[in-house]
Amino acid sequence: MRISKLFGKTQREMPAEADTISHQLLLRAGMIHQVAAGVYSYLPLAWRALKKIENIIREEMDTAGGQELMMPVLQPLELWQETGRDLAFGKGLFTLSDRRDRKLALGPTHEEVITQLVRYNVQSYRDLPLLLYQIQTKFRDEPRPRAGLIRVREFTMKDLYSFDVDEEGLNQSYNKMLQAYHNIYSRCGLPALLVEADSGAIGGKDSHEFMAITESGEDEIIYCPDCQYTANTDKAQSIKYKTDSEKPLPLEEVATPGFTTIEQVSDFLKVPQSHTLKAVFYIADGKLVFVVIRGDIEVNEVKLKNTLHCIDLRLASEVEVIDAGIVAGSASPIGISGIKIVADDSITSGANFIAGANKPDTHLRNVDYPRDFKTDIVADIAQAHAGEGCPNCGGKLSSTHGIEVGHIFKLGTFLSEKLGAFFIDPNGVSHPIVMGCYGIGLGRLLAAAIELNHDDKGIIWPLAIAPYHIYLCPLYLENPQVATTAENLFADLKAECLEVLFDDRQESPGVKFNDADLLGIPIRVIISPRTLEKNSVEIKRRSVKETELVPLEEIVTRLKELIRV
RNA sequence: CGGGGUGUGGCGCAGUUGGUUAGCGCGCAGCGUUUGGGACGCUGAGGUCGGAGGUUCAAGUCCUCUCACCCCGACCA
Repeated sequence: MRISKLFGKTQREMPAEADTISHQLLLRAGMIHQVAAGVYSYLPLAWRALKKIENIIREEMDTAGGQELMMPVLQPLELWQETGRDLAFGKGLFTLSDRRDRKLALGPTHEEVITQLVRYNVQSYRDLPLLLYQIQTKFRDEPRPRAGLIRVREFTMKDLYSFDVDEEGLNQSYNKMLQAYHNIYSRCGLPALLVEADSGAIGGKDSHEFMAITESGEDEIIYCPDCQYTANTDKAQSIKYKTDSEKPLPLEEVATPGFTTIEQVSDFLKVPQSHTLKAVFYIADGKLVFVVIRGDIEVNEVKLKNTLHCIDLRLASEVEVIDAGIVAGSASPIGISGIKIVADDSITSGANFIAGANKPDTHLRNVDYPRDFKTDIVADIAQAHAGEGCPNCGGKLSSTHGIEVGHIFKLGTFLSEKLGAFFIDPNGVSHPIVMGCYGIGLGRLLAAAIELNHDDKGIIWPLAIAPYHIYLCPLYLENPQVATTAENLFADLKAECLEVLFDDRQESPGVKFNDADLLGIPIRVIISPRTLEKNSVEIKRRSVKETELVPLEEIVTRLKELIRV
């Protein structure tokens, strides 16, 4: 490709809209263009890179035994209502009506459609296992699209769905995908960390995410440097600091005039926060929930949501709390009735806590669970933090950030049961098909690759996903010898089927070098009067500082070597 | 949805207490001089100042409404 003909221009100045590195570089390199919030056009260079990623993914899916198919974006909303996931996705689901006023959804994912498809094509255990996948545009009306290609509303996603006869089969499929995913990231030049994850609106049991580790990532990851434990903070557990075991004392009231927060009360009573009980109020699917947790620990809303099995969860407003007859600031689980009480398991150890008294300006001393109050549910609903104990080995947890570049789920049978996808086992008994699903966002993977592979000059494409391999860069093109050599070399390289971007512009060396760095093509080939004096050209790899001078007659061989590795 | 911010040629920005023909840099087109890390000169094209309404002799500038985009949070994966 000749740069003079290439659609897309580089920009010298930093785009004002972008403050994530991959977003800035993609815009400056003229590779993407924003159409609306979270909606982008891919220009030829970005599209080539995306297709490379797509092909790597396709090869790995095929190798793992996947069969590619294609399903529609446009899906009847009814299908989503059948599984109840229209509610789980909520406003994230793009919906529309056709001319007959039938409700449709733009698919945010395709479990419903494929389960229905499989239902019509699978009757027997002999038809299983199945690994089916598609690479498709999906739509999610994200509350807040951001960071360029990292969080968008329309995106290309590879989704593979596995169908097995039992858990054992699911585990095998899952492991095949784990391996395939590792291969994909490694081939894309993108180190990705496997972390335990929450399954969110997709639902299901076990779930793992693949994270590209970078401080600019929007997910927080808790990990243990001493063992393999790694989890998204949504899911992460930790060993909670244990309070000393004390002999329970009798309850007594204590005046706390004007003190309502845990911090104020613990300061005033000179008691550590870990000796207090905090009350937090949520509205879960419209109903007030009373959450009790130790004062020094925060509620993890994802865990709470999973514990409650609810779809919608938010903090209750002060008005809602007061309307329920609760004394805000001195709320107590003691003597409360008619409200669901959920406790973090942190309250089950220790004794003699400070808690609210359900009377203004008053708290209670020496509260003891379960002596003084009852709960409906006790579970781990605490936010884990770096510095706390690893649940696996007791080591000290650390944290970092990452971009979620893949997510895999053991779905189980809830979708197949709801949509009637059953099979007959060898004994003639009917069972729901056991499912899994495995997704990768291609555009996000591309952006993450840039986040992890760049310098202050521009992108440094990993060879496998670079839009082109070679940046052929003649200097002083008005010099006939340079021009002829460059044209001949371009023709030779094309004849060898090498992927070459030919900077045939009559620009100054500075402009060409800077564009070459910005575009990040892995191998730069310079032809100039200076190199031609030695009957050579200069090769410089984008990822290293050194250059090498290569005689003209060896250049093709040398480039092929560099591209093979 | 809550908070903050920005909308002025393709891009980045300036535009005072309202005052004539809306500027600058980059980029773009033409000509000439240059040339190993974003060269220089000359000439030129390119603008509904996000939109609507209002105040005023006069609005990019003031008022009201509205739209879009960005950031933080909520939410979502």
